[in-house]
Amino acid sequence: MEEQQVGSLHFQIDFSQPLYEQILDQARSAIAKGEIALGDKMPSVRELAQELRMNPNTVMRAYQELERDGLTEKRRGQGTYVTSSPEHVASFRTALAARYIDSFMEQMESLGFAWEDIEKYIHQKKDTPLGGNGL
Amino acid sequence: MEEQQVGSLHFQIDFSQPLYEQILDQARSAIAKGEIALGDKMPSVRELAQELRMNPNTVMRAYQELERDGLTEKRRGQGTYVTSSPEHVASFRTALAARYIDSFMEQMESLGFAWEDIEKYIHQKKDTPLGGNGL
DNA sequence: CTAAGTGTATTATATCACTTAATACACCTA
DNA sequence: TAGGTGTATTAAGTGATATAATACACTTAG
Repeated sequence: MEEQQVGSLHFQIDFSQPLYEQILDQARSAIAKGEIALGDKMPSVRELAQELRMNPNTVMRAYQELERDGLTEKRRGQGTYVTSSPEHVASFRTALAARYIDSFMEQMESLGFAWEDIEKYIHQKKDTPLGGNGL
Repeated sequence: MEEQQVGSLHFQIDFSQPLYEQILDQARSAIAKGEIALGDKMPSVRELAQELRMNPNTVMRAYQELERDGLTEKRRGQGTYVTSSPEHVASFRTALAARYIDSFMEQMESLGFAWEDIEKYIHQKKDTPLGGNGL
């Protein structure tokens, strides 16, 4: 469980998932939550690689995906910057949330839970950490 | 996208995930939903491997996890059987659902969504396939 | 112009998870 | 005894992941 602060970004790396995926997820999260401001400069590929003690190619892979997501823009010779478009961030956020929801619903339905069961579950969860049975 | 019916079990195998994981998920689902009855005999390791055209070791791996889940019982020389205990199935179902929910909530919170946002999302989703924005 | 810092590309290598293959053993039942 | 069970072992191949070393094109600061 590695903890690292790089500029305004915070990373927590372990070996449960591919490294590039963890960078990707945590950078996405930071941008979506506004922990790093629109238009801000991201750490350079080499700097982040050095701080996280991994290969530049691994960081590159995460950064390329961030750009495909529309969350960052790259300027040759200058660096990688968080997009200045709030719309890009917003649309990415809702799109990813929709994916998460769909995937989650599939999982729950594969266990025989219906929409109403899930709603109840989620509603209960606010108070009690776990309980109920459903179906 | 491979479709296979083996006894009362239905399998749909592709290459997006490890094969043993797909067998595991779909067998879990069938048991949790009661598509295969309590106490019923599962296909033998060799039979399922032949039907799905994969290695017996791969099927074995899925079957071993099913037993650890408490969903099946193995009888040496006889075969693999769905547990006769409704309680085992029920407790597995709620435990797995809880894991799904926790994981889902973590994902959503990483995007900056709060409990209420998710509730709204889920509630809306019943009518409209997608929409809203939140935060 | 030069030097240093950017993103990017290439080639080679290593490791690990997953999968297959072949074979053998212990157990149960008809 | 024969054939079907689960199980274990050993070997091999493939692909994703990650590292290492190196080179190139671009931009900016000096």
